[in-house]
Amino acid sequence: MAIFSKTCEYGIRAVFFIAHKTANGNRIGIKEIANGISSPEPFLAKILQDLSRKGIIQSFKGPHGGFYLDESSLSRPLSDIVEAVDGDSLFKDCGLGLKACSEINPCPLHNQFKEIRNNIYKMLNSTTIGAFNNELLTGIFSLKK
Amino acid sequence: MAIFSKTCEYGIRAVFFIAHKTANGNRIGIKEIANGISSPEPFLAKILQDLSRKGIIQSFKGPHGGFYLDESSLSRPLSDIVEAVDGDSLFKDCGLGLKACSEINPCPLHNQFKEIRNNIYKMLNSTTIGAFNNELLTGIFSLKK
DNA sequence: AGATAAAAAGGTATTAATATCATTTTAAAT
DNA sequence: ATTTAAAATGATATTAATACCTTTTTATCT
Ligand code: FES
Ligand code: FES
Repeated sequence: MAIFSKTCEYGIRAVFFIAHKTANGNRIGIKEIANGISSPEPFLAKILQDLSRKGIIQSFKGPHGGFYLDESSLSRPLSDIVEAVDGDSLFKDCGLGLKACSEINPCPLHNQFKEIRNNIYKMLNSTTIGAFNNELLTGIFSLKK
Repeated sequence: MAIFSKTCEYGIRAVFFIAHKTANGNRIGIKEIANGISSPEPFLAKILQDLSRKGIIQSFKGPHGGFYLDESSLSRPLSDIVEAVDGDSLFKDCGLGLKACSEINPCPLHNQFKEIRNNIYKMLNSTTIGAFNNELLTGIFSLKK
């Protein structure tokens, strides 16, 4: 099992891609995004639609339309995307699947999982969507394949 | 998304349960295990069958048969269960779903994920199946609901 | 040997995740 | 106004995860 769902993986990669491609105020179409992050286009369309409805990204219909990010979207933490797509179970649920994770009825790995979950959350919450725009432009980081 | 698949969650909980219930040399039946960890019995049967085939747990057919753990099984790390059930993708794969995680073609979160994956692996690899037998007997930890 | 109790094996059912397709709405350009 | 380019919507298809059921094999006990 991966940490995130496919939906979430594509979502994060797409948002990074949109961020660095529209930093200049342009918009970008679904085809170019799907191609840029090696994702199935119709599936990605659904994902971006959903992120747009939830206000994580912005979109504009019609000719010269496309997806983009406004200032406040660029400074959102990645944890917002994850919560919007996969929910908060990664940050809150018991790692061994107990109905509720709590100090009252803890599983044997409760303390260990608590720390791991916190690390994941801290990392995602302290990283913004726009954080890698420069590195993506210079090609240090990849979103493809 | 949870960290582990349901299969893996049930598997780990079941193995903990078997460990502390058979520390005295007894065997334990599928019904009692399923009940002890609140899992669907036929599904758990499949999982334990698989773990038994892979040598993670031991089983014995016929009357007074059941599942149990030998000495060497008790000292196995949890990472062995996870690898047997969910594979090693949690420890190796790119968090953003790139085909290969590598220093050559890293995703923007490569270094962050590397650390998180290492933490998870270290935790699972340094915890043995038998580690919580005492706490489970005294009821400090729970495997149910 | 026959009856019984247990896991193993194999097959089926259901549900959720992933992926695709066809149609509609929106806005711009002519 | 008409055409066109784009996302939004709604419907469908495929695949994988989860759950369940039936039959078979194995070992024990009488
Ligand atoms: S109870 Fe399992 S992680 Fe808290
Ligand atoms: S390339 Fe993404 S985690 Fe290494």
